[in-house]
Amino acid sequence: MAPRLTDIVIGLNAVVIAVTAGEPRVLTVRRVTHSLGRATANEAIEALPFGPFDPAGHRTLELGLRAWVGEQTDLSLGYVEQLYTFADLGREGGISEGDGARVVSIGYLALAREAKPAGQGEAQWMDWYRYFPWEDWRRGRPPVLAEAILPGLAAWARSAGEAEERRRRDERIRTTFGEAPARWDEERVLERYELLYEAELVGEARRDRGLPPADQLALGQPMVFDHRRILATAMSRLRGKLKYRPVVFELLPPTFTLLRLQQTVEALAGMGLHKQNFRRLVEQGGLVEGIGEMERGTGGRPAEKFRFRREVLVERPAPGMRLPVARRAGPH
Amino acid sequence: MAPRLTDIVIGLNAVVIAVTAGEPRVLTVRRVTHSLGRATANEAIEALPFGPFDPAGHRTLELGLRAWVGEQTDLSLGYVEQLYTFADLGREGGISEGDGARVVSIGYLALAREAKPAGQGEAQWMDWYRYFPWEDWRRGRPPVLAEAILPGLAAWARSAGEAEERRRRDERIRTTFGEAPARWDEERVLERYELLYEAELVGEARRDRGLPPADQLALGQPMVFDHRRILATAMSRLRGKLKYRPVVFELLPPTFTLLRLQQTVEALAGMGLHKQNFRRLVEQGGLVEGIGEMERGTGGRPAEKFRFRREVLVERPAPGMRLPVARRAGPH
DNA sequence: ATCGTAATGCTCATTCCTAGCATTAGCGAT
DNA sequence: ATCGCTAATGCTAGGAATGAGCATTACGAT
Repeated sequence: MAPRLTDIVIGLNAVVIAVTAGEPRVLTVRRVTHSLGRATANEAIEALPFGPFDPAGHRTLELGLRAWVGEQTDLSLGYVEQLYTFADLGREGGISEGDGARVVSIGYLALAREAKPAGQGEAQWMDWYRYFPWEDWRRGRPPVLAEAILPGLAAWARSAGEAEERRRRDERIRTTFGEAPARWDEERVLERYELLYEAELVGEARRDRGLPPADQLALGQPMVFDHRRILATAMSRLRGKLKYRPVVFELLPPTFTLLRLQQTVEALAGMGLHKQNFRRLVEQGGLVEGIGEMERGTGGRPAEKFRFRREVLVERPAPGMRLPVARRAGPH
Repeated sequence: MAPRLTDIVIGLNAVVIAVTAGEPRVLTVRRVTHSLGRATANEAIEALPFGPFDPAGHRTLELGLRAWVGEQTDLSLGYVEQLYTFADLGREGGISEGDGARVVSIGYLALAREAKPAGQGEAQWMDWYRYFPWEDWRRGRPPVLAEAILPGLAAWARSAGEAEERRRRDERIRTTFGEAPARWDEERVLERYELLYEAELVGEARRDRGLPPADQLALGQPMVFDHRRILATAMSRLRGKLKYRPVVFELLPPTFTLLRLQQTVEALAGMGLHKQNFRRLVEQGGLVEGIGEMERGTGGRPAEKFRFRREVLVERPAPGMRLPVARRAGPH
């Protein structure tokens, strides 16, 4: 047996995003898994498309990922970007991967232009807010915050031993969930998920410790392994990137109306935007240019069709969508 | 032999940064390595502190990294952040790691408060512009750009077969190196390095292909493996993060003058900043607060000492240093 | 005292945003 | 045809944030 060559398995996980009908979707597959610590039989849980990196066959990590996704969802990826590499002991999600090999998982974000029914197998597009209901502020503050999350977190903070730790927890809750002096920062998806995990308010937390589910319902739909964490990482990254790189256009057809563009951004950012200001920002910012054509049947006055202006890449250092937030959940 | 458990070695690489005397430093160690494809004997090349991830002993990747750095440099890290995971075949730097195990390298960025002479072994703090001389615009545009880089890149672009490819290369050169309509974007350190690598203008490019060094001198000091690429990633990340997270303060003592703060930012960003505007931004932005004391012996009027205002973390969503660029290399 | 070097104060003209108001145009129903 | 609804587009008053400097103040050294 070779000396330092220990048992490491690298899992490549893809968060494939599309926006259809104004809703952000993530591509999932069903995985049959054994629920440890429970008497139940096998059950299917949602998972991201994933597969092991093959050190012999894959020339780069990204090529390995593309191969797996192609195989599991017959979708060929365009834009792909690496997210993060995790290897935390105890977050593998109650699956021992056979023989105790150490699992290192690398997450990727990929953007797809269309949410076609998605292939052969069990691949399925899911609304990403299914996993993070508290992240959708498009129609105002999600009720689950006041009803379950903040009370749950407050209890967790109170449960801390020393006063100093209680204070730290309180401050962390305020900053990540935008309470009091802090404001909601849509980019902190991962921080929020990690906090909920620590406070054992998401299903994975107890599962990973081998405990039975809590009596109160867990927040959002769980996923296998650490896949929900990876999805949270992807959402954070995408919401941030939106602002300084023209990534939205990877999710849109070559031509689109400004409303379609705005709805796509809103779907991703999880917040409503001021229509006129949004239009001014993208037009004056040189991100898009109108092509003469109009789109009828918009339900109102016909809208001009636009396309992405590639030239902006050379003109501006960080071309992205500023987010002119609409004060309240107001109509567009 | 276990089924899919192939030979993977994960290398943990640390880019440890400090700023001393207004210069950004990176912690390096010397590595004896065999230069493939050359008749020379072993020689010592600069490297980042690194070591393999131990799947049996390390609970998380980050803990593994901290262990290695502690061992090689007796420095204990504070702020640590993961950068990127690479596994490209052919970029391992002419070292076969014994028996053909696949090397996956994970880069980390760490910030240190002081550049003490750095420990026992061969650990040494190096000016990071030693590896990227073209990234330092503090005293104006680095001459190496006009003298070597742009001509070299232009030649590379011309050498492309089809016209279309030549056009693509030209555009890429313009955007990454800030030519013509594009402006220099200090964050694109990695993109610039990758471009130079492709154009074979850095030493690693030919070395990785087993070729002898080119006659014309290579740009910047090379490092082992893909370490210079990892350093470039770190610089990009740090230069970006500076603007939306108060990371500079991880590099400064608890109290400091505004000039010291500005010089630290300038050292990292590689550009001169407008003094009065910089002061206004950090003060009005609530990032710092004066403590009554003064520092004499500044060479001029005494300067007030400031400290980081932690409260800003709860007040603002993305507290960082805007960079009020100074038009020319002008004096502060 | 005089100079040189910094630290600080302030200004002014612009550019950017925020928050709306107002107008224009298809689509359907009456 | 006309009216009412829904969107798309135009525009603007005010306020806030920026970019570029000029001016003043305060040590240390000559």
